[in-house]
Parts: sequence; C-alpha cells; structure tokens
Amino acid sequence: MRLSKLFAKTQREIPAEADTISHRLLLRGGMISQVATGVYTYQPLAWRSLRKIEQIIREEIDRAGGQEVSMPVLQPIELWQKSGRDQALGKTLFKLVDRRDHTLVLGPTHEEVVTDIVIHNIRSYRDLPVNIYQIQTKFRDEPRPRAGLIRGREFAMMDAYSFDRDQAGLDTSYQKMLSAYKAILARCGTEATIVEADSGAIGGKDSLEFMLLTDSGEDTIIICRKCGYAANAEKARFNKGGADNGRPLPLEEVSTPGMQSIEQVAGFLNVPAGQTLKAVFYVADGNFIFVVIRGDLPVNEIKLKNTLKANDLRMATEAEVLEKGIVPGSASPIGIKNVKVIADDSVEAGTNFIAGGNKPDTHVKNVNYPRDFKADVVTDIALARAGDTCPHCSTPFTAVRGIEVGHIFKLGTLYSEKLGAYYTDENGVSRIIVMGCYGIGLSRLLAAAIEQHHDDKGIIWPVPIAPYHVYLCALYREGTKVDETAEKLYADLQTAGIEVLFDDRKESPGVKFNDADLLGIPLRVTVSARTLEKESAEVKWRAEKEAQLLPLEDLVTVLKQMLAGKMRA
RNA sequence: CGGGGUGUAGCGCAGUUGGUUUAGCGCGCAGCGUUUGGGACGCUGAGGUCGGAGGUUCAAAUCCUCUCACCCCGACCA
Repeated sequence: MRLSKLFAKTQREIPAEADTISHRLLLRGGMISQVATGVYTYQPLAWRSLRKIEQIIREEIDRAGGQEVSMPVLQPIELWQKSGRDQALGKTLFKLVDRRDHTLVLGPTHEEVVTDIVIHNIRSYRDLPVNIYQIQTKFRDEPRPRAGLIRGREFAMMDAYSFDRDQAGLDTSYQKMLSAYKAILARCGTEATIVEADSGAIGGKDSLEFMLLTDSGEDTIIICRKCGYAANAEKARFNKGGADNGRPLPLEEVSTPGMQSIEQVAGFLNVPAGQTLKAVFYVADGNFIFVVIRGDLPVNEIKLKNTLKANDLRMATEAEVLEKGIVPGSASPIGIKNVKVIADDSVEAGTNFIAGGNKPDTHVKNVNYPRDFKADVVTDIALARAGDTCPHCSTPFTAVRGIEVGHIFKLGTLYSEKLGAYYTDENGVSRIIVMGCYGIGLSRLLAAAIEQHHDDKGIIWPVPIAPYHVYLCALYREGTKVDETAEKLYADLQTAGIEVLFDDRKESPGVKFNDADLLGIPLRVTVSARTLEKESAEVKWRAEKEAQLLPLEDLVTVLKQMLAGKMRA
C-alpha cells in the first residue's frame, strides 16, 4: 500500500477529547474515527490489525475444537424474557421496535440465542460435546463508554459456547478454552494475567478473566506475589484476621457526643477501627438493606449484590435511612426490626465490638455476634485492598490496574434450565446440558495491545498484529536513483509476499520518520541518497534504537527472515 | 443516572464587559517556486449557517431560556 493513497491522515496535534494512550494514538494515526459516543469507524490500518487478531483467534479456537457460526445480531425480546436477563441487563440492552410493534434486541451477547439453537440441534449424548463460536459486532448501551476502543457501545467480540453432558465434560471444555486463550494472547504479543473473577450479568459459578496490566486499566487486580493468587478486586478473598477482644463482656452504653464516623468513634474511645462495627445502608431492587461489617473494612458492592441476587444496588439516601427509624452516625443492628440485615463474616470472627447505640451521641460497647443481634445472612462481603493478606499464604497483596480483554465462564445449567436444553443419554434418560461460555473483546484487545506497546513517539505494534510489516521510507532527492530504487524494492517486497506500507509522499524526512514512529510498523526500511552510495538501505526495528545498513542485494530475503523470527511470540 | 466540563474551518485554539470583524491565529489542505536524514521556507489561495431552536436588542459568537452533542469522574462490562 502506498501511504500517499492510504485512506487515513496522521495528525500532529493530540486530539483534545482523548486522554488514554491507545485512544490518542489510534486517532492521531488516522486509524479510527468517532461517529458517536462509543461508536467508531475502523480505518484501513486498524481494520487490518483487527482482522489479524480475528484470524489468530479463529485459528486457536478451531484448534481447540470450536466450530464457527454466525448468529443474528437481531434477537427477539422473548428470548431475553425467558432467561430473565431483560431485567438483569436493563438499560444496557439496545432495543428497537419493528413495523409490527414487536420489540427486538441488538445482541450484547448470545447465551440465549445459542441455547435456543442448541435445543433445536442437539438431541442425543452422541451430539455432545460441542463448542460453537462466532466473531461479531456486539451492542451494549453502556452507562459510560470511555477511552476509545476500550469501552465502546458497539464492539467486536469473539463469543464461544461449550455444551457438555456433565460437569466433568465442562471442566475439560473449559480447560481447552483456557489454553486457547493463553495461546491467543501470547500470539497477539500481549502479556496477560489470569485472575479469578465475578461472573456478573453472565452468571455461573467459576470464571476467569484475562487482564492486560496497564495503568489505564479500569479494573483493580489483587495479586499475591508469593503464591501467585490473583483476583479481580471485586472477587478477591483475603484474610480478615480475627478481632478477638477477650471473652464476651456485658453490653455497655457509652456517650459519644458528636462522634459519627468510624474514625471519630474509634479515636474518641481510643480503640482501633477494627474493633468497631460499621453500618452501611443500601437499596437493592427497591428493598432496604442494612449491612454490618467490621469498621476497618470497606463493603464490596459486587459481593453484596451477588449475595442479594439483586439486579440493581445503590446506597440508600439519608431520607430512606431516617424513614426506617435509623439514627445515622449511631446506627445499630441491635434490635433492628423489619429490615434485612446482611453481615460480613468479620463480625463473627471477633468479640466485644463497638457499635451504634441507635440514639444520637450514643454507642454500645461489647457487642458480640450472635449474642446481641441477628443477621439474615452472614457471608463475605468485604473488599480486598493492597496490603490485605493472601488467603493461601498470608503474604500482603499488591494491587495493580488491568484491562479485561477476555473472560471465561463455567455457566453450568443456568441457561439450560431457563430455556430447556436437554439431551437423551445412553439409557434413554433425559438430562440437562451443561454449558460454558467464553468471550474475547477484539477491539478492546487491539487498544490494550497499544497500551502495552508504545513509546512517546507512537505505537510499537507486535509483529503478528501489525497492520503492515515493513514501512518503506523513500527520501527523495533530485538527480538520484532513490525513486526507482524504492519503486523496485516496493515491487519486490510485494512479490515476496511481505506486507509493506510504502511512504512515497513528497515530504521531508522529519515528517516521514515521525509518521513511521507514530504508525508503529515493526520494520522501517529507508532508501536515500546516503544509503544508495553504499548500495544499501537502512533497516531499523521500531522497537529498537539502532539501525543497520544492509545491502540492497538480497535485502528482501533478509527482511523476510528477520520478520519470520518475530511472527511467533 | 449523579457530579464536573466543552461546543467557533479537517485538527488545536483565541475572540465572549453586545457594535471598529467582512469572525481571527497556528497546523493541515490547494497552486507556484526554493528545499530534502528527525514534524523546512516564501508567495498566493480555498475553507465557517460561531452545536441547534426560541427570545431580548437599533445591533448577538458574545446576554436570557430551552435543547442537542461530546469529554472527564462514579455505579456497569469483552
């Protein structure tokens, strides 16, 4: 491709509305353009990279036994009503009404559709296991799209679904996909960290996320450097430690004038925050929830939401709290009535806590669970942070940021039950199908790869997903053979099957070199009056500082060898 | 949805106490000439319903009302 003809224009100025690296570089390189919030056109360079990622994924999923299909983007709302996810997804579902007044959904994912198809195609144990996948545009009306391709409302995704006879079969399918995912991310030149994750609106029990670590990531990941335990903060387990403050003593009211927050109360009574109990109030799907947790721990709203099986969870307003007869600042679970109480398990791992007195300026000492109050549920609803310790080896955690590029789930029989997916076994008995599902965000992966591979000049594409492999840079000068030499090299490279972007523009060297750096093509080959004096061309890896002069003779062969060495990670 | 912010040429911005403006500047773009190893220079030129609607006024990019779009921070996810 000749750069002079490429449908893209590089920009010198940093686009004002972008402040994430990948977003900036994609815009500056003329690789994407925005059409609406979270909606982008992929221009030729980005599209080529995306197609390469797609091909890598296709090869690896095929190798893992997947069969590619194409399911519809348009889906009848009824399927979503059957699974109940029209409620769970809520406003995230893009809906539209057809001419018959029938509501359709733009597919955000395909568990419902795929299960429905399987019901019509799988009848016998002989048909199992099966794994089907597609690579397609997905639509989600995200509350807040951001950072260009990292979170769009329309994005490219590979979604795969496995169907097995039983849990053991699912385990096998899941492991195959886990391996395939590792291979895909490695081949794309990215370094992924696999973490335990919450399954969110997809549902199911076990799930793992593939994170590309970068500061611009949206997720917080908790990592144990010693034993390797890694989890999304919203899922992470940790040692809360006990709060043994001696044998349970009798309750005792204390005056705490003006003391409301945990810090104030703990400071006033001269005890650590971990010896207090914190009350936090939420509204889950319209129901008021009283949450009790040890004073030094934050509530993990994801864990809480899962415990409650709620679609919608938010903090209660002060008015809602007062309406329940609760005294903010001195709220107590003791004697609370007609309110659902959820307690973190830290409250039963300690004694003689200080809790609210449920009247102004008053707290109560020596509160013990379950002697003094009852919770409807006692479970883990605490948020892990850096410095908390690993549940496996007690080493303090490190917290890092990451972008979730892939997620695999053991769905089990969640959808099979709701939609009715059964097969007949060897004995003629009808049994439920066990499912798994697996997603990779291709457009996000593209952006995340840039987050991992760039410098202050621009992108540094990993060779396997680079839009082109060679950036042929001709520095023209009157009275030299630069023009004809570059043209011949361009032709020879193409003949040899090397993907080459030819900078044939009549621009100054500075412009060309800067654009070459910005666009990040792995190998830069420069032909100039200077190099021709030595019958050679200058060859430089984008990722490296030093360039080398190589003879024009058999240059194509040499370049081919150089690239071959980098095609596999 | 809550909070913050921005809309003036393809991009980055100035102008906003209403009137000296025919709305400017830099980059980019077009033409001509000189240049050519890290974003060259000169000359000439094209390009704008100042996000939209309504209002106030002799007069609106500028003031008022409404509205739309976009960005950032939070709850959501590949």
